[in-house]
Amino acid sequence: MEGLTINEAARTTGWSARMLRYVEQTGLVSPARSAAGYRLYGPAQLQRLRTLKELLSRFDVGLSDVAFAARMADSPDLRDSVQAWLEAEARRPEDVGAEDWLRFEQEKHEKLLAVA
Amino acid sequence: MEGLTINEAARTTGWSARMLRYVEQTGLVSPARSAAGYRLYGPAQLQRLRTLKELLSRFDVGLSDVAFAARMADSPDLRDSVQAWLEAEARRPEDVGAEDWLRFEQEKHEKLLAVA
DNA sequence: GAAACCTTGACAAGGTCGTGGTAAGGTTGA
DNA sequence: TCAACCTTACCACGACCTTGTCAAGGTTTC
Repeated sequence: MEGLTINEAARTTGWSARMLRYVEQTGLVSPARSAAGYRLYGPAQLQRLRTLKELLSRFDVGLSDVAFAARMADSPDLRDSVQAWLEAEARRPEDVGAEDWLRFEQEKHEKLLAVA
Repeated sequence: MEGLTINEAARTTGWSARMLRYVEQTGLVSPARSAAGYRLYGPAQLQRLRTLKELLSRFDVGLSDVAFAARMADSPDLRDSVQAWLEAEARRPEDVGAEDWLRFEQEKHEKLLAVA
């Protein structure tokens, strides 16, 4: 069997076996499977699990946050929409005048939603 | 009083007054305040509330997801770390050989965490 | 001054997140 | 074959998310 089984992987990564299954369920780290269905973690996965763990604790974010970031990363549609909404915040209405601002917002909005 | 009060804003945006207070609490849309402390929503905020509403329902994301995106947007440290973790997933170990891959991962990891 | 609004704070309740268990059953290896 | 492992499927629990409602009290406006 190529790779570590779930409890071995748990020991070397600091996650519990339970959480390894949960992490897989979120889609963030999915190990290969043996013929009988056993999870098999390779070196790359183990490293990803370790770095993931540090990422979470260093910034105090949740798995769901990283999962959302992943979702944005492979859905340009979602990523662009969120980014556009966020960027609109940066501009101040004073900079452009309320009317222009509103028109700008509305047009961008329509453009983005028109993709659907 | 310049701007709409909370129930007026609720009517024209489709949010409930309760949710408008909650949205403010997440930091995503913060209206100005009158001398007496009344929330006053201007045209820009009203538009942001409308687009936010559509963003959430179109992609079925939560306020907390957008709040996390906002957090990433103004913390380059967090954004880079998440992005780096996510990008590592794209590369396949096969492309570089397991050993190089592992070394690459570890170095990137150290580099990113060294910032702290 | 009274009706109609606003404020914050609390209680409530169903949903998801993060995590641990336990049970019933299949796999592996000496 | 038998111990030690693995699987999925559940129950449980506290914490947080999203919403609503209600109470106690200040503001605005006629």
